[in-house]
Amino acid sequence: MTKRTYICGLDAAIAVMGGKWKGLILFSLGEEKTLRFGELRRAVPGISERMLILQLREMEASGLVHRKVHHQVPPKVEYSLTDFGASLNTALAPLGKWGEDHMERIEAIP
Amino acid sequence: MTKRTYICGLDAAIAVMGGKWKGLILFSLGEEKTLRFGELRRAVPGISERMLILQLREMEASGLVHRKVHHQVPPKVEYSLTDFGASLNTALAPLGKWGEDHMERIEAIP
DNA sequence: TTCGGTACCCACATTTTTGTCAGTAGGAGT
DNA sequence: ACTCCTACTGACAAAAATGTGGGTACCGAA
Repeated sequence: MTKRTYICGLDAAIAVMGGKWKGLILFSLGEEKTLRFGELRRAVPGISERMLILQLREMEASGLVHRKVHHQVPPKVEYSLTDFGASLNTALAPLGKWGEDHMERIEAIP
Repeated sequence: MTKRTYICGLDAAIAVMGGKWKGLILFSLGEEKTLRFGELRRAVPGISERMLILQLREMEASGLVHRKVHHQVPPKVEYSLTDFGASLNTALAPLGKWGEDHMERIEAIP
């Protein structure tokens, strides 16, 4: 994640959405317009709170997601995609479809 | 990379092409039809021999690449995309374009 | 006999990523 | 006074990914 020049567009794209979780977070936020922290956690099964926060912070720093804090008690924080994040989501759609189309084959890989 | 059921297509896709290198290998093999091991290493700058082999082995196991050994001395091994790999490559194209379109912004991320 | 060239393999060390568990703030409800 | 709720934060440990430096096989050429 260090600043450098990438060797191609795919390289750059993977640098921002890479890892196991960011794609799923993008996907979840793409379905629902905004999600609270707890809702997101439920939307991405298997992720730990810590991981979710870390990923969200990175995505916020990358300009992919927007974080809106409502100063209430108990706290309420809503996350949503920025335009930048939405455009990435769109670019990821064919990959998601590919995964669905080949789900059985992929699950059969040892 | 353990066998399990994925929560969506994107999840599954990321499981097979995940990591920093596989996308680039796919991309390189998509440009040239076949590449020898050494050529591939040069095509993916920064990757170590070990990493390249590990990734290629995984991709072979996933059915993304085909490995053809020519029994010669010195050895010659050619790698190419399978149809499955080519289809993934196609699905990755929009992501690559997204990366190119936003390269400057991505490079500016700390 | 020694060397060059290619595609690896192996053991080990380091780095990066991910998980676990505990704890915090502060107003509302009992 | 006490507990609940939510969105976190931090210390620590475990696991996974990656790098490093070596070695192997084989044949032909010098």
